[in-house]
Amino acid sequence: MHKKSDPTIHDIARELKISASTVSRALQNNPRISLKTREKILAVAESMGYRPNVIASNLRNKRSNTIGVVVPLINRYFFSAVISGVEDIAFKAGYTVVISQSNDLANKEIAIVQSMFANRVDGLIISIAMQATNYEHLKMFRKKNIPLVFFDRAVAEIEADKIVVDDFNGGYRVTQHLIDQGYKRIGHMAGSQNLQTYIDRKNGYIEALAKNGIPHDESLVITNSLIAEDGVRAVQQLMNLSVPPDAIFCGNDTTALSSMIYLRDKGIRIPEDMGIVGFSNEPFSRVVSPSISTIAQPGFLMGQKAAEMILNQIEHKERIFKTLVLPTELIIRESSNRKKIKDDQLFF
Amino acid sequence: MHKKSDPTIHDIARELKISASTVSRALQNNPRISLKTREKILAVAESMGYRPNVIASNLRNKRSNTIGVVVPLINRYFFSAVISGVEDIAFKAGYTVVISQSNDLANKEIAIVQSMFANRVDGLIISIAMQATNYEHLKMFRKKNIPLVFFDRAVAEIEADKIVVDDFNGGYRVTQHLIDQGYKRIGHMAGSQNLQTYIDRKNGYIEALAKNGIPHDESLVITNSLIAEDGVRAVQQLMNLSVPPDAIFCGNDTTALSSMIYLRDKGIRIPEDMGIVGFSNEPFSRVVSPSISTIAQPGFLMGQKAAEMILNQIEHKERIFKTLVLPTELIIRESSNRKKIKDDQLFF
DNA sequence: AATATTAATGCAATCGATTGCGCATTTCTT
DNA sequence: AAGAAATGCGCAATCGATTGCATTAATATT
Repeated sequence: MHKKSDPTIHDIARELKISASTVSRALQNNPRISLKTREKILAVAESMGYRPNVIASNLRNKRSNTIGVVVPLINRYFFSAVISGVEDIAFKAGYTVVISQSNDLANKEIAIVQSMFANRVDGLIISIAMQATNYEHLKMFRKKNIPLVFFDRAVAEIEADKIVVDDFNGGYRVTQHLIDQGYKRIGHMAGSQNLQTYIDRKNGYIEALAKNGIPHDESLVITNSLIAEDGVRAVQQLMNLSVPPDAIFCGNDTTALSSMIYLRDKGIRIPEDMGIVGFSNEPFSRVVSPSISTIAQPGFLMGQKAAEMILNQIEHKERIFKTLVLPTELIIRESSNRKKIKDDQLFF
Repeated sequence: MHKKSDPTIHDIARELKISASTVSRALQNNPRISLKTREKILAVAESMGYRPNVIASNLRNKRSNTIGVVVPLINRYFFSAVISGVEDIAFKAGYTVVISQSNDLANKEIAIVQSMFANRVDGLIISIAMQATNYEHLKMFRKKNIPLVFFDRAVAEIEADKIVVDDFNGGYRVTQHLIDQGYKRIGHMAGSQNLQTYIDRKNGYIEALAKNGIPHDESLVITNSLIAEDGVRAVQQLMNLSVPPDAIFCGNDTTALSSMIYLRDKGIRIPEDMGIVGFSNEPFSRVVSPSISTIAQPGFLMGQKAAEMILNQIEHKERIFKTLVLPTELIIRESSNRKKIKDDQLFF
């Protein structure tokens, strides 16, 4: 009763009148310790309720067995799916995952990254959240050779593993699909052209038009921040054109939805009068009415791959940086399916 | 260039020909160190690119500055909102948050909790995920007096801070609302009666009926697991009654939605012929058509409160366990609003 | 039996920061 | 001016686990 604190290897050693070194080695199944001794040690450890002190071990080993993950917002489907994937792989490999959100704030991101650095994470998985121009806080990781993996949004000027989705192809296929559905005049709502992601989606759109011999009309492309209100404003602007579009490839599902609601209120039928396609496959896109055609981004898989990449760097000291481009999937739903080609089943 | 590893307080001490103790104290703004010395130390620390080694500090201080959070599934709106709230408060207080998901698996939960224990988390915030009968892994925390906070789903037999929502009141208000809307025969789709949460929702429903002098008809209550398919089966069963209900209080939004889709396909109008209310305010409930009336559970707030409670235990050694019941909010939307009393604005 | 091998274990330093105690120097008191 | 009090700083132990090297015990070799 007088020993209130946790037993350590020294307590076990004292109990058995052996040295702490032996206990430590036995606990690690070091072959230098005889089976007999090891078994005695394990028995005593068990009976004393011994739990290794991970912190002490980490200090000595100069590693934390921890992977840091930084996302703009935990509470958003895509990101929580990625986190879920990272956690899945990391946990199986015996790592702890620490997660933090930048709230899209440059200052918070810096604070988080520094804190993770101070906590000696063994690697960092991050999705850059803002249009910050300064990446010094991330360069620290490169300088110290601490494994770094970017996902979804990478910093071009920093060498590291990167994992992104094939936005170009996504944009291309959305556009081709709309053309296949017989839409003739296809508009595009693009996101910030500071981000490669949105540049690629737009380029995919342009390429598909070109391949089909459709002239590219810049007045049909509107660039904004892709929040719900932007969708409404953009669709209003498009409908005011002398020749409005008969389909819109929206940069994300949020604007697809807000556009749809606006158009519905104006008595425009979807998909008959106007085709709509979003991007990201947010959960709601499947259950709204009409359901929204979209591009699925494999968030969970992306998280798993990011974890695998970082573990590879950590454990095999891999020093060749790769960029992994994950395929996207076109999901055809009601909002663009006026030929009723195929239906995404709702399993209700 | 020859000193490859990070500088420590000893390196700073050597540089200034003073002791490491002084450096350590200066870095903590200990008043025993003169301003002049401190400034010199800070300057050198800065120039050497010194970063405190949190692990060493944690070892010495016998704490990790870390809070563990265990949820059934990260990738689900309510839980990610809670995590977001925890992270918000914890980060501001200088704590690191480590998150893990049990995937609703008893064994994984045990493994996670033990791992967090070994990692010496300063406190654990957890939502029990399964019908496990064994809570030994959590009792460890109590035995060692490590702060523990349950949220959403608590273990009755373990003394700890708990934070839940007022499910009874939620159920009551949903039912009262349906009555106010003129619905006469109100059914209820209940979740597993092993969980207090669902017991309370059902009791709220029963109480409201009683208060309004409406007899409680057991055939109108169906208990299931509240997944989408259950919603369809339950609504089929209810519609087959000799006198079917004209409104259903569904145990969650998922079943509310699947019921609605089924009813729509059968040509039943909502809310005119049938009123539907869900529970939880999942993001989709606002954007489906008709939008779903529901009860909002303050996930983010719950996370914040949970973090505050655990910080209070950690920092003030608070030893009186509280149970905090958060209020819920009834959100009236289209699916139950046949009197058009008020509309939940969609800010599109 | 004496020496060479091999196996099993212990010693002591180390990881980096923290802190009780004590010494030395400066400032205050009267 | 001489002792008292305050100020500033350093010594060395500590947190618990790990590991290179040394040492002892056991077994093999000739």
